[in-house]
Amino acid sequence: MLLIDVVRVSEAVTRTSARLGKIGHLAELLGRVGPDEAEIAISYLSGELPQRQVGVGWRTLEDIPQPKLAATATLTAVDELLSRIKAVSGQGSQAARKALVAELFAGLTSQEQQFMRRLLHGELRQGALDGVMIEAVAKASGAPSADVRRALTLRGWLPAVGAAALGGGVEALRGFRLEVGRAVSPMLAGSAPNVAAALEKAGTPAALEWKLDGVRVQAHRSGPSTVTVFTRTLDDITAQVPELVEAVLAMPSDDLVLDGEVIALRPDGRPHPFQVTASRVSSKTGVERLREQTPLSVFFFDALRVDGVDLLDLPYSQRQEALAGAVPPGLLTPRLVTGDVAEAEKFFTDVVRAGHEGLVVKSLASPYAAGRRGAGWIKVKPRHTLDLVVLAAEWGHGRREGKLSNLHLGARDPEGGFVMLGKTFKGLTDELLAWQTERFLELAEGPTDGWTVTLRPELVVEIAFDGVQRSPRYPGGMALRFARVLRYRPDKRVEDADTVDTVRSLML
DNA sequence: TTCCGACAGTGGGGTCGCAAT
DNA sequence: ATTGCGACCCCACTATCGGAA
Repeated sequence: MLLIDVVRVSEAVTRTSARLGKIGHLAELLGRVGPDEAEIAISYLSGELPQRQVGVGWRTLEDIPQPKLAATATLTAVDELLSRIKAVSGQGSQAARKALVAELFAGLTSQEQQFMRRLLHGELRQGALDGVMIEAVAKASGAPSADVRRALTLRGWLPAVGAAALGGGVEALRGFRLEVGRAVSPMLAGSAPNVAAALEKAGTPAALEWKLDGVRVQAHRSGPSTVTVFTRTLDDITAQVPELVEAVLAMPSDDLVLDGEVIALRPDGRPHPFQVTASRVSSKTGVERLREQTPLSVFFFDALRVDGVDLLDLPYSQRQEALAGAVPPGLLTPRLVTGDVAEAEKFFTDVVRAGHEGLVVKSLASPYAAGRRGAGWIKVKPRHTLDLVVLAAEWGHGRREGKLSNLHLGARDPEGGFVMLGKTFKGLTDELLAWQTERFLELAEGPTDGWTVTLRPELVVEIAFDGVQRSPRYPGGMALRFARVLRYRPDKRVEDADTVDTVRSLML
């Protein structure tokens, strides 16, 4: 199959707003792709590369050759070239990589170049990713989408699942099994504004678990000496977390798949800032030395397999029993089962006081299902707010093209002026975007690089955020975590905005 | 007919590893 | 030694579609 066939379908999907229409276009193509190219087609049309990452980003794509006039590139040829690019990126010079990227793009028409550029950026923007592709695979193969979804949970990679479905239908999908050592797609959580709302969603009684601000881990043990650890995106981090490996090897069962969180704790048991945990987990060199300074702890909250028995389809309450039987009590995430709102709220207050992020409220009945945020797990975190001043704004992309979107936020400096604390684009409705674009252009003043519009600091905006973290980037040495707009405060003057001193006091 | 669950899009701060400067 | 890039940790929120109620 030619790349241009895939590109044309992608363009049709982009033009179609109805989801069923998108699914129709995708399924039509899946119906005519050969078995040897099915994985590539599914991968491209769900916005990812079979190679996952190839070491090519926006900078590398700034300078690419003139396009060809005739579309002759096959999927197989393009895929093969991308694999070579990845191989060179793994161990080789920039020049060699650049030459291969040039070779790839020189073989494409301008239409194909545009598609490949977006695909490499990870910004296909056709309104269809895994969720829509699952339905398309179901439609093209005749298998129920629940079977596609189920196989994806177990296999963790949709192109392989899709290719199997196209070749062998529902029987092939049901052949997928949990395999120790191969990552399972993790179950994700939705969110609720408070404990009472979360309980209502989950149904009572529900389990409340401490939400630790660390890194999600899936630990697989097969046999007496083999442990593999995966992240949420299914990357293998076994070598970076020896403490976890040792903890799992010390367990009596040698056939396990566990879900949990690693976190760096201080000697007094309170958590380090997230940055410390993230640094430890992503450091590959000097791990033995680092673990002495900053040891990692692990807390498990789910079991997908214990002693060779798959547990994914069991209700959460039964998986908990299996977990408690397999894992030492000290490695279990603190939890409370209750239907009482007051008791739940006290538990929430306790966990926040202990320095942790909040709670995850879980339905006792829900099976382990990948993706599907909000199905059975709901997170609750406390929310801070500040009144800050808009210092500048940046033009948006995609559906925000032509709108001033991303705000630069500043706190008032009592000495005079403002200190920037970060940016946000979250929480804005279309109406607010339109309003602020107009208003900002009135306030525009001073230098602009064509991208960022500097404003007279006159507008106060109420910002919600999760916490203040140390920042190597911003002048005050601090930045807001997960900042989002709640509302503008036309009733407040700039002199009423919060000061850097207030923000600094929140960092402790 | 209205409601609501699921999805995609739009970007945020921080850190590491690696190659080039 | 420093800088820039790519990848990946953590992530919140709104608009939209289409099935459920």
